[in-house]
Amino acid sequence: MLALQRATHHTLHALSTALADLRLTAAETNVLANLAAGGALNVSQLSAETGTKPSTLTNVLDRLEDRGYLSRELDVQDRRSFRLTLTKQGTVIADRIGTAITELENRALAGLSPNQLAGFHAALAAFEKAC
Amino acid sequence: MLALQRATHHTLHALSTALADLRLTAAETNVLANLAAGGALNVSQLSAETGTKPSTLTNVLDRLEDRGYLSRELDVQDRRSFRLTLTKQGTVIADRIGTAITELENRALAGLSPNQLAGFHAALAAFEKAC
DNA sequence: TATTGTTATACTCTATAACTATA
DNA sequence: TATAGTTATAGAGTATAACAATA
Repeated sequence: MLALQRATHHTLHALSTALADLRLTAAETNVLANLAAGGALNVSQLSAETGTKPSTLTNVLDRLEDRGYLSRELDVQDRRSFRLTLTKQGTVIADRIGTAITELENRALAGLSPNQLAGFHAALAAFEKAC
Repeated sequence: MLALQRATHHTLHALSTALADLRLTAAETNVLANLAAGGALNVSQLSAETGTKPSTLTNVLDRLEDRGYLSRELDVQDRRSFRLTLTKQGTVIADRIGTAITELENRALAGLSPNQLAGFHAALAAFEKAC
């Protein structure tokens, strides 16, 4: 578990360095990456994906909305909630994030066998399931 | 990488729940766990282990010292730095943390084969090396 | 001169409780 | 009544730059 935390810390630093010109915090980057990967989520779903409380997300979403990267669109099915959708500009940024993540992953994991990778994914899934 | 972050979030929540009565933050827990695992480190070494800056650690170490869990002992070899050593009380707490971590790991990873576990460790090491 | 660690500062992350609007 | 999300609040995490003490 300590190694897991350490690896996460390191990847966040590396990602932040690779994307320094975007001037995004780790939480902002994480939100954009999750929206790019998961489509138009609402706040609850994003909260579950990122492991943070809705109230924590409010400020992050405010900043991303102010910068024109996403919009809160009232969900016509349930008018208590919003669909969080990336703007054109936000999609461009999110794509850069996705590319940077993929490059980091490829570079870091290049030397591993398919078997080792499968074990890695299985362990992550096991932690998510058990915790 | 998103899954890695998510797994870390989940494990931190689970650990915090298991140790709720200790009233420690994640950073405090992490410091105690690293000192228990690594012996008497100095601030620079702890900074490297935890992935945080020395200035970030100052407040965490202050709180842990105030609570009687660790002491800063002047390093006679290099009087600019401290050896961070757990007190008796701190060792007891750190042992509980270590036990809780081991239990969580055992529970989460119980279903995995030695091969899968090996792949997991290899991937973590690869991320630390590349990032 | 360089390094270790702290202090001062500013901003972000985080959660809880209270609240509004909707279901 | 219950749920989605925000607001208000308070505390903790985070880094940078300036600093003191030591190497």
